[in-house]
Amino acid sequence: MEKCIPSGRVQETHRTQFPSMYKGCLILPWPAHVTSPWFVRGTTSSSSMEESVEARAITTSSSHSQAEKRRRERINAHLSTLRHLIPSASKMDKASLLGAVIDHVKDLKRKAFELGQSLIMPTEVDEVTVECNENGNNKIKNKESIIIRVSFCCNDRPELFADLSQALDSLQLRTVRADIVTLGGRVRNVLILSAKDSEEIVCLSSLKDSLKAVLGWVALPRMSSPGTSTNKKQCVSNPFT
Amino acid sequence: MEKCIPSGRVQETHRTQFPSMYKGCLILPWPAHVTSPWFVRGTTSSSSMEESVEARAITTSSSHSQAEKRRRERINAHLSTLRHLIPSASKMDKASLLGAVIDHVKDLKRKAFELGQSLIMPTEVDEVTVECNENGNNKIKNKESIIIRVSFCCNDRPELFADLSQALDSLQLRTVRADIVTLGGRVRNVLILSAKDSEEIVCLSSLKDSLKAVLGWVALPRMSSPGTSTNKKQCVSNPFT
DNA sequence: TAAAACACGTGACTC
DNA sequence: TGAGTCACGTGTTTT
Repeated sequence: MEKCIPSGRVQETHRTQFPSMYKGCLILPWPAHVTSPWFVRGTTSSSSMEESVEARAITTSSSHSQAEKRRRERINAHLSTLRHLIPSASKMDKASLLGAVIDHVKDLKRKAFELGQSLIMPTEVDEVTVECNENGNNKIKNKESIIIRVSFCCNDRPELFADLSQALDSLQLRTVRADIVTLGGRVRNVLILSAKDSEEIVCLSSLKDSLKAVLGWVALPRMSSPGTSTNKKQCVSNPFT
Repeated sequence: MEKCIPSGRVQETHRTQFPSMYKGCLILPWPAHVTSPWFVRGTTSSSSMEESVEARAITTSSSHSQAEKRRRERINAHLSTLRHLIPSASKMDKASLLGAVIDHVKDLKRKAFELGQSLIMPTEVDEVTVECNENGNNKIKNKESIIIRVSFCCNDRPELFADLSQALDSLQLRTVRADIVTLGGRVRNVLILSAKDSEEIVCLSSLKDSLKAVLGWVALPRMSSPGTSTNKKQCVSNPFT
């Protein structure tokens, strides 16, 4: 039975690092890397070598637990930073905090993507697209207005925006937002246009077609129209008149 | 000695949930909430009450460890989601992953703020601001160009952009980006302008002042200048000439 | 009481 | 080897 109760230094040093589960426990286990404990292994000779083995095991275990403690502190510090970074994530448990972080990252990604779509850079390809809110690509601001999203990419030129302004006037379209990016002689323009939902508009698709044609003349004047911007305006078949 | 080797059900059930540290260990500890183990506590009477106490301790411990396991799995699932959400954060340890998440959130927040600034809505307050990259508010695109950020808010009017275009021409400034939002007769315009970093620019602050003055004339024509846009252009003190 | 959340020390594994 | 990370079961505290 005395073999089961190692007393003195060994027990005390071990107890400081063993879980408190062993409080009041008469029988203490020994580290697994020591195949057999010193007090049952051999003779009564408590040689210094065996003591050093034990001491090394103690220091190894201690440094191990300290390293693990540092690791935990590093992770928790980052979690604390995130807790401070995410709005209203204070007093959340770890799992909920991480869930909030995931939602936040997804939300920011979505916003960045939406903004990035309208901030698209000009390319070398001439392009004109017209989308109405019926297409599901644009949100309906209110029930009394038609929102049209226009995007075109073309060569930059001095009269471009004057011509564009005249063309939109001729269609009685109002520019709610304009996003213009120029790069190396090319220009990308994304417009959000609004039109009064008056009864004069018989068919939205005809307005759309007219707008597309006008934008083609403005963006690609040499290819689609030989006239000047003044001529272009006169050529527009305005569905409002 | 046989007291030290509890065999049968107790040992087996415990071994499945005890750390592998106890592999090959002849002596098994027992749960701390049992003040003294059943096999050393009293007489040889293995009463059903004592067994039920032990059984309850076992089930409690088991449910505890299972709950903790579920908690770990919840946290790790979120970490895995984040690992998949953050670009190139695969094969990172937990702490580094959380660090990357922090950087990503900060980066997205900054971008959203920058974009939000340029997407600001028009207000009722007339305003003109001019910032150069020396102020630290704009990034220097390359060493040979000067980037200027301009923001103004004013009443909308038909000739606004024609006047603006002339004014920027007079200062030999090129519009790299334009963000225009109109709302209820008011307009907010954020421009990113570039100027060749030629030796003709003696002082950047004088260009800045000129730009601010010109924008004042364009945005607030009645208050700051009685002339037309043509007059305005002639009034500009062009630092390039 | 009971369940949830957290910190802890440890064994296993990798580089 | 040694230093590092991870999952695990446990003790403690809080709700």
